[in-house]
Amino acid sequence: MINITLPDQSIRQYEAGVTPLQVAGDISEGLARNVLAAKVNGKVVDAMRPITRDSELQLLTWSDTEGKATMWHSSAHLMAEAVEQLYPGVKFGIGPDIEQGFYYDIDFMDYEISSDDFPKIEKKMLELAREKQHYTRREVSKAEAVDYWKNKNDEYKLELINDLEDGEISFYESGTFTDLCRGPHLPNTGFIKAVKLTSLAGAYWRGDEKRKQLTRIYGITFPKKKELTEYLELLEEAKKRDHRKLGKELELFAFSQTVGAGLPLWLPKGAELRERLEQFLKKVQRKAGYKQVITPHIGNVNLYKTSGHYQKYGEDSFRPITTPQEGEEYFLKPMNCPHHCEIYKNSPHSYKDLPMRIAEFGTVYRYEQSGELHGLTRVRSFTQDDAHIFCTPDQVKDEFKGVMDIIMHIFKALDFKDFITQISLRDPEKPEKYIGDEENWQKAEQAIMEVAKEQNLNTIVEYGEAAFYGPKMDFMVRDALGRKWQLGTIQVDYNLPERFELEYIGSDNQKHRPVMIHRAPFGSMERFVAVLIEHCAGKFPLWLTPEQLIILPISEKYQKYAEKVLSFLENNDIRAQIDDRSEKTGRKIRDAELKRIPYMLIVGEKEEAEGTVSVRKQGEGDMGSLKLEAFAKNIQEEIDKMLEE
RNA sequence: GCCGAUGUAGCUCAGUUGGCCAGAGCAGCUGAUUUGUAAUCAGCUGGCCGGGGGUUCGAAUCCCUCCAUCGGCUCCA
Repeated sequence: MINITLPDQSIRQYEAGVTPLQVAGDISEGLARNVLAAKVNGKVVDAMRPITRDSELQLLTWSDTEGKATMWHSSAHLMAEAVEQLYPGVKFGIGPDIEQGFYYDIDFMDYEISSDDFPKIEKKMLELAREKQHYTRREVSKAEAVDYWKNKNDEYKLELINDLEDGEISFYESGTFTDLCRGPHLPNTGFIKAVKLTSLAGAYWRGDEKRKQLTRIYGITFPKKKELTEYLELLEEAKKRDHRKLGKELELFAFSQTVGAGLPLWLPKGAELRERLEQFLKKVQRKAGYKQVITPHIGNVNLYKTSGHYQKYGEDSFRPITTPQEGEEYFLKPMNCPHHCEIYKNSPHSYKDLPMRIAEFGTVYRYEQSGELHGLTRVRSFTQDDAHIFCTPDQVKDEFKGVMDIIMHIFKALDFKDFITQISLRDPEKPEKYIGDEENWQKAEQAIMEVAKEQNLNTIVEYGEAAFYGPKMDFMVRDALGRKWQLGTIQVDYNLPERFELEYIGSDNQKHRPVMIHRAPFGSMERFVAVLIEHCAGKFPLWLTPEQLIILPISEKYQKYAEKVLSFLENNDIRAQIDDRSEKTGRKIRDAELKRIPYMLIVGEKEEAEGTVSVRKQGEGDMGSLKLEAFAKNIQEEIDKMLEE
């Protein structure tokens, strides 16, 4: 007999070899019907896998992340089975579950395939699902595994097997499909009740663009039809928040084929909003001891040879600009740091001057491959809220902390709560990818880790994600569709000071190398505004929004009073307009609601007589009437509260 | 750059198997209306059907090519 401990700490006794599914059946029949997989001593396994010793058991259902993952992983197999039956002879790469569903990379050989074929595959999948095919696990020897896939002529699976050890190889069979797979899987395909193939894409084998491109089919499945419908509705909702759609609707920015792909045009309202963000940050930075600088948009090729960027990226940049007579080469600046290094070099520095913090809203130009452009989040011309801090090695930690404070302040003012903090360190296996010496790298990496720990931030550490000149800490947020984008960044750099031979005189009257910290709390104005739009669904915080309120006179009889209200508000630094069209009030309200103007002030006979305004809040409706002065005061207080430190 | 999809008025979309001067709603303009918490009415303007090339008596519809956009892959100083 063995003891099975359930999550509520209750203990049940069974014969050795009992399966999680049997335990579930003992608890309730309904539970047994919903068990997708099980966690035994912390490891996710098949619900049919026998338990042989005393164990802690957690039954996994659709409401568990691992339950969903198991469902989707099994769905990948189901799709592969359907595809193999419809397209005999295709070869399979990998087919994992992902955050939302699953995919399978398939070499379709000579078959032509497009998303038009999805309905056919989906139908086949549902057909096979209804057969309630069992997922059967089988341990195989390496020789047997190699044999099987050689027979099938599948070089991809053979390559995967090659990296595995004999004795740790297992097959999963379901229906006519056999896959090299660690598992776990559903008890049978019957759990899959709704199927949607979502997209088709090329994906390089093992992520290597030099290797063959396989066809990746993405899909998602559900245990109930209704859940699929809900998922699709949710997707539709998310699309409504898309910054590309809202940017157009709210007249914030635009693109023109004639100007060029990835070159955003900021429209008046967008420019105003961006300007306000910039002023906000400038003010914070002024308090934190930053000085603003301005540098040109191009730089001599020698600048980038000195910085090292030329050798690393010269070929992948916009082509150089040359002067007509002398043939000198200039590059559009892809970053601001080299220019700022030259500013540092403009005068000698004492340790007493440090840290020196110089900031610039610097517009940079980077050649991004055409397929990578994406709304405002990935563009070829963008403005970084850049600054560089030159300091002594002892000051690194404090400066790093100071930058973190700024970033946290900004996130608070804009109500960003769900962000991910990522620390990017070297790939220890590829030291040739980085410039700079070992000792400096270690120092930098350590400083970042320590500050993150002291700030009590929840961080993830990624090896191999560091910039080539130094380790960094990035702040990422998700867009409406769940894609991750990097916003703020702090990067320690021991390399550029070396390359530019930056110096300061220490208290010992000797020359020393300063440390450089690159930082951009927003990251870029373009990407930040994009993510901000999606986070607030176009309803910007009151302090930031281009039009804070609109005055709606009931008829032109009240135009004069409306103008009086307007000038009063303008005198109180409130951004307002009058809708003086000869439209009905209902129409004016509707238009203002759609433009997401936070407040509507309706003025008519009663308001004029009493010196009040009838207040309507966007999305919330009628708030009753208020004395004009009282309303203005309320607005001011609301804004102050958002910006307090 | 690669794989797949898409591209019709400022915006959202119709345009049947290639066939009469390419349609609608919204926006815009003109006029009427003077309006009380999410769409007042009428008229008008507006399109080289993404660009170029081809097939055809005839192309928005078919083919080629380029460009842009969308979803991925790779990339992201």
